[in-house]
Amino acid sequence: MVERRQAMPGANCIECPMRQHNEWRVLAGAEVRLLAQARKCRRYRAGEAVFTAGEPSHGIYCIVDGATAMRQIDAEGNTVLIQISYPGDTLGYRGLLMGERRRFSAEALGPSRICFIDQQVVKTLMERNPALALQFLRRINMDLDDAHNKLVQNATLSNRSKFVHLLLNLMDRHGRPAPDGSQVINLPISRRDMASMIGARHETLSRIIGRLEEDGVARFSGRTVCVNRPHSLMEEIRLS
Amino acid sequence: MVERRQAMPGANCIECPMRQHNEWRVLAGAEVRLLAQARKCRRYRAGEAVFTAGEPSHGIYCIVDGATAMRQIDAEGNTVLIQISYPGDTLGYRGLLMGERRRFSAEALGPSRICFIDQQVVKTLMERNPALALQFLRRINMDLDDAHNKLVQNATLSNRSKFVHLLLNLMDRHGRPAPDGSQVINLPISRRDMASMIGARHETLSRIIGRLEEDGVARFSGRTVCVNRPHSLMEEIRLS
DNA sequence: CGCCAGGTTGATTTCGCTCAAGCAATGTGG
DNA sequence: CCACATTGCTTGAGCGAAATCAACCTGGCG
Repeated sequence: MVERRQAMPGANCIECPMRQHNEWRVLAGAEVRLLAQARKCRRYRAGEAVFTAGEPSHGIYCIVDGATAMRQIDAEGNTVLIQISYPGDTLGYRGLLMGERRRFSAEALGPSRICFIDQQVVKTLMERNPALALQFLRRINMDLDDAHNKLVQNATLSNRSKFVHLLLNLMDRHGRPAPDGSQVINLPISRRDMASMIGARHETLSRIIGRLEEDGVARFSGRTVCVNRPHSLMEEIRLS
Repeated sequence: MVERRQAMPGANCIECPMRQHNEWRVLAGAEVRLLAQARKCRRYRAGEAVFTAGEPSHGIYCIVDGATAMRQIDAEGNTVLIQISYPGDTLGYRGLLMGERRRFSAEALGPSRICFIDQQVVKTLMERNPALALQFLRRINMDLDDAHNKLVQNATLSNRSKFVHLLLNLMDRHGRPAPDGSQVINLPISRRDMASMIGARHETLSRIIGRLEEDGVARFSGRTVCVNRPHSLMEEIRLS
């Protein structure tokens, strides 16, 4: 059997299936080749740090496989999970564009493969192709939208509603439909982290989960959730 | 006496004292002249809308005099005040850069003069001077930082702490030092709006204010606040 | 004058935090 | 293999903070 170079993710950018869905999609052939040869791909163990708050920004990261969490630690040591990123997402573009130090920490949520692209390479690419800068601008803009939406949510919704929102978001990414119409979710993060995402204590989240089970909307067991009637969750949001 | 054109704010951009402090500072002579002749300045009455959520973006605004509030209204009709902008600040650059509809509403907080710059002019300027786009990128980046910081605040601080933070911010802009070392603030917004900014009901804010007065930190009367010991406010934040 | 928006105040209930104990799964060193 | 600590999660009791509902006050303003 002839061995052929497959479009194995992470092998190189040219055949990377994620590239069409992220900022790199505006790059032309030669530019992609430059990117492909400059990028360094490595594996991360679950929980391993990709970068940490305060350190200088040397470049940006591009997730090939797995997932990462961005978190910030405030003065009192509370750690707040800001967002989860998935294959195709780029990380750390903010520090890069502004020449600042890292504002957050990022860590692998499970075994992951993540490429690193040096600052200089990105700068070169952006000079050759101005559309790339615009892509990152668009990206930051979307992040800002997300943040503003969360601000409004925090101001108006109850903890339960916020958690239901979070659960629906996680369902989008991690849910598999079961034959009976329910959804099975494999949670990528701990309950503490979920609690921090909705701005509540973990004990409170535990009780919220208890109430959701009482109401028969979902069953929780470790990191697997079974949402019996996904529709009723959406209902709940609509009228809250 | 010879009448001479003074550097009256709003008369034209070339002599506008704010220009050195906002995104336009990277423009060169000819570019500023283009900006100056293209911009349209008009007065707004207190409470008048500059633009409203959902309408298409035709250009950006630049505050000459006065102040504006950006607010978002969610599904249930709750209105949340996102941020206050001051002379020199630009408004509506997000919709412009992304070609989207307005996500928020903006309104004048008091009698204001605000310039309008058409989409086409901004685009022309950004093509002639790429540094301008970078300025807006920097600006969005700062906004994102603010939003993230607020998110962390919301997750960890009490309503009282959040209000003290807000009060200190307002003091920076609207405070005048009194001879006895206290600060007198002329609040630009209603208590309802302040309540929405910290994610609390207006009754709750009323009570918080009551407690602050009991504690002797400040005296509130209508829209004027007298902060007796500004230092003790900062203390309160540090240890909360 | 009545009306109204913005603000205060009170009574009551709900919600969420704190502190504390207990439990299950996992790892570790002897 | 067991004793032991550790980590993540759950549960309960008590308490304080904040939401809700409602009354009332106040200063414009037609």
